[in-house]
Amino acid sequence: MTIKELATELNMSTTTVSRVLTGQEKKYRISDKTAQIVRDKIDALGFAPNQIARNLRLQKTNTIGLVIPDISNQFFANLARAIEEELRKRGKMVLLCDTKDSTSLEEQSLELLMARKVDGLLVAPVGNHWEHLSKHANVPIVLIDRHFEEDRFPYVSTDNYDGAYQATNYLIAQGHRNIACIQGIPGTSANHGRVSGFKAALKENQLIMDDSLIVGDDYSVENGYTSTQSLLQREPRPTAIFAMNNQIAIGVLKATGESHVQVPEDISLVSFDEQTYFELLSPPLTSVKQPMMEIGKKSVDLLFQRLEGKEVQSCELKPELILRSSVKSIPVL
Amino acid sequence: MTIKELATELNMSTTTVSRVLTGQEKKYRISDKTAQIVRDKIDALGFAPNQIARNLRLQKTNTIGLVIPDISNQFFANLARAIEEELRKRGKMVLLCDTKDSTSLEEQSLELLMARKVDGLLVAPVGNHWEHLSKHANVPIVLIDRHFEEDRFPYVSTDNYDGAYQATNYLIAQGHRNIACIQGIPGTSANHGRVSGFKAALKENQLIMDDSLIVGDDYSVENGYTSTQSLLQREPRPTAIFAMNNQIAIGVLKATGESHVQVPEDISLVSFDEQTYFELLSPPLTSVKQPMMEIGKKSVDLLFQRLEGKEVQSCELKPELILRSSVKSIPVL
DNA sequence: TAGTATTGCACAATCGATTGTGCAAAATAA
DNA sequence: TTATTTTGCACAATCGATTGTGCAATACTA
Repeated sequence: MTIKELATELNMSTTTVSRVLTGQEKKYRISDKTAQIVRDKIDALGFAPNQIARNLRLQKTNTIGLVIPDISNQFFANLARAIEEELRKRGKMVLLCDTKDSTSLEEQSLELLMARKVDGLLVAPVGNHWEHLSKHANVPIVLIDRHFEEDRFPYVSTDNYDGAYQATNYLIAQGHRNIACIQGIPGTSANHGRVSGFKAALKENQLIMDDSLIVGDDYSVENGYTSTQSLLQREPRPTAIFAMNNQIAIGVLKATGESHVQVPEDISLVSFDEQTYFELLSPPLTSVKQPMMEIGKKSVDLLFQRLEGKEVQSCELKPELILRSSVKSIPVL
Repeated sequence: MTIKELATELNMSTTTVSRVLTGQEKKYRISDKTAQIVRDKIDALGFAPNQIARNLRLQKTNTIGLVIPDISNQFFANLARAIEEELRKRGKMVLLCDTKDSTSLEEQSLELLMARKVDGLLVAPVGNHWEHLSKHANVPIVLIDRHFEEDRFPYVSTDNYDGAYQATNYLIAQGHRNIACIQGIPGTSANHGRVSGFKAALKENQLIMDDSLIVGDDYSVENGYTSTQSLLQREPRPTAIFAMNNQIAIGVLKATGESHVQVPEDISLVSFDEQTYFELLSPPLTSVKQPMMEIGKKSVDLLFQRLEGKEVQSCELKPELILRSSVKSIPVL
């Protein structure tokens, strides 16, 4: 069913039908009577205009491209949910692209989305490349979770610095003085923020910063596992480990388990990235919870402001330290 | 940049450009020389045709609607990932709708997707309603995970019967005779299959089927929790619990933990729905793993066959029993 | 060389909506 | 009653691609 057919049935022009359909009846002086006839017919038939044709004509698709590295990762899944909900409320739909942590798939995704004339892009970029993003400067882009030094694009993320700062301070308050940190990918914004927060907390407490206690090089279970193995060899052994994401924390648990090192009795653990199952582990893990729903909402918010042509301010949202039982309180000597 | 502009620059008609662009140069006898000129220009400019206009003209969007109850649920997130990957390989993109387990949001989603002229729909329906699905019979629909008695739509799901059958047989083989089952939503296809498989295994082993050992009424943690509390009161107490999904299993663990009942020493547990963190729990949970990737692929497969106008056969994929340490082997009296 | 076949490309309609503008008919004013 | 304004709606162009058809120019045949 098209507007044209509908108009023929009603003995009207498509113009009139279209104007009622888009609520422009007043503006174009369609009489109430005529408008009502059209509305009745529309309701009776459950008619909905072809969005493709509208999109072409209006040069606008009411569609947003969502580009994320891994939808099966709980963090991004939650984000996607928040974003989809928020966008739907505002009359937009989501074209989803999972880039599988591959920059080339990310580039391809952007091309595809642009050819489909999305109105805007929400991107959680892989790695440190932004050049391919700049190619698509003709639509608003808001970055999620990660950003670039150059600050070319507005972004929304957790305040990683603050999260790490909170967690480290907590460890120190519990009496820990010899704290190791297993980091993610060096050079990425999130990791940099977290490590900086970690260092800052140590410094503020007048603790010596031993750079050799910052180990690891990516966000994998493997990294957590091997890094922990070597940390456990150190003399003196660190009394606590701060894992910079959930995968690393899992690796830590694997390694400690195999070495018969008890958490938290023998070594304490805090993880960045809250996961629902953390409370089910033994011990339940103390962790830094990123405000995923808020990040989702806020990023949509910024995107809409950009769509309206406004300039926007990037924003970092405060994480929350979830206290459980993976940290032992030790007496300060 | 449009085809028209490109054609003007090249001093050709849009027709010619379009035909090269769509690889129809042979069919319409565009000379190799001309075709090459066009291709060179396209590469040089990185030109991509406006998909909206193509969609309108071709009456085809190369877009599939993916409608799922909850993308933050790991099961659906994995599914979404497999589906997105498979569809992308085949040149389609995904419009994502999260229905938040609400039938009305599901209906709305379908309307929105239809207005956008998706080529097909992949739906994991909420509840037992299919009437609103039938309204959209003009595009191919493939159901995922759940289906309806009436079998109006092709579907792909786990062989729930078989999964429950395997798990129950395993429990019996380990010496359990008094096995309780905490079910999900009665009347839904998945739950029905699982409970049937459970019963069948008991029957085949000549065990008495005590219907009061089948308890619970939805897929929530709460249900697992309260159901377990009352099961623990029973005399004699069941030696094993079969939780019909992961949330229920979590509820079981909560209840046993609070009652100081040890798993598996005091009571054994098997869960339907493998989760990555199950191996990290203590004890690591034995569970029935649904072949999510395969379900994703297969559903796309069926959808494509439907798109080609073929009739298709619904299909149930075999799950796998993952053995861990939440089941105790008990001597048969 | 005239006649036919083939090659190479362009014209213009079409997909289904939106919208600036124009033109009768009705309403109001003079 | 005539002139002017207002009301109510339709015509036709437009968005950017695709495609059936037509028509020169060139190649081939007799």
